[in-house]
Amino acid sequence: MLTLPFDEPAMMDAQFVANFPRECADGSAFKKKARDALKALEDDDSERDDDERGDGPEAELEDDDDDDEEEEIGGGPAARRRGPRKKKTLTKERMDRVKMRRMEANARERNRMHGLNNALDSLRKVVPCYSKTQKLSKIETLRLAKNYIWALSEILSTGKRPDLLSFVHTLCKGLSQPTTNLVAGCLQLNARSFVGEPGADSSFPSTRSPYDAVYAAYHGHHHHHHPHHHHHPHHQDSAKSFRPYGYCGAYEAFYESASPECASPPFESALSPPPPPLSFSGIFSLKREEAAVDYGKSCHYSARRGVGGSSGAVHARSAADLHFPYDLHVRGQFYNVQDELSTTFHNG
DNA sequence: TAGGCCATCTGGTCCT
DNA sequence: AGGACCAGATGGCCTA
Repeated sequence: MLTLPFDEPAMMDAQFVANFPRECADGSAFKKKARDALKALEDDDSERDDDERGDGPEAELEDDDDDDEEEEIGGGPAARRRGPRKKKTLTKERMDRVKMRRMEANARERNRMHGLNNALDSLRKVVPCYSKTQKLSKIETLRLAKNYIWALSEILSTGKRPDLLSFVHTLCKGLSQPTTNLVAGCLQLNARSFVGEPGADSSFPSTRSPYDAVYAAYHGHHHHHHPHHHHHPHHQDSAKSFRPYGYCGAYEAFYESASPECASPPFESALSPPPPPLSFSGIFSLKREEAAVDYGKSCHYSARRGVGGSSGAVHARSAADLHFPYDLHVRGQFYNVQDELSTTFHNG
């Protein structure tokens, strides 16, 4: 049932719609309830004094009606033609329809925004920093996603593993300081590696990080963590064994069609102004526990996901079996990106 | 308390 | 006519 107290007519319109249950805000269910609400409103209107003049379109329309009356009474046909008629005279039925449409439009708009927010939530779950307790803001989510796409496409196109510092730097470009902290925490960065403490190696974290997972997956093989794996000859060789692999080529390999945009994406976009140089000293200004979000369960690299259209079909991955994060589901077939990459790389 | 973020309402515009 | 989309306005909530 309706949750709004209809014995308070002043609360109607905006307040009513604002409090309308989300489930009711779509389809015929909403329309029926809106009609009921409208009927309740009419009943209230009939009980109210006629001199009540509220804000908004309703009052405006009623004023127009009054003007019409004055013109007809005072002037006759000639006076009636005087000046542009602002609006059509609204009958009560027409006004009701206007109100009705407004409420339905509000409901649609609400639904639309909810859909947008759901999509944004989906995006939050696949960017490198996801926390149920500390959600990224909308704008930060978009910025981080842009940076993430850019960083991954760079890895693909260059075939090189950027050092962790660069990776984080890229991810954090244009982000606010708190978000930067969050991302750094998500990637399990060792603070000492950034402040240049003697003996600290800024190139790799103290524990296996999502970054490692991405890179390991990119290399298409299991990747046992080693504190100095970045400089391990094996990895150097692996990297060298790759032939240049273009973003567009990857796209076409999976989609059998041309990439919609066969060029490396420009890093900067309208989403954000050119970011200032990242202040590493500022990265860890926040408490570590703040940044250390529930990475264990949110580690998106092992999350189930669908890529390539609206398909939700995916393969499950365990955290212990980290490969390239994406399993593509295209045209009814599953493509394990890791395998595809390996095949592609080793065919040359 | 100011500022950031958000949800919602609203009117305008464009499209079907 | 009606729906989708958009941007501005507004008020609530939260945090530093």
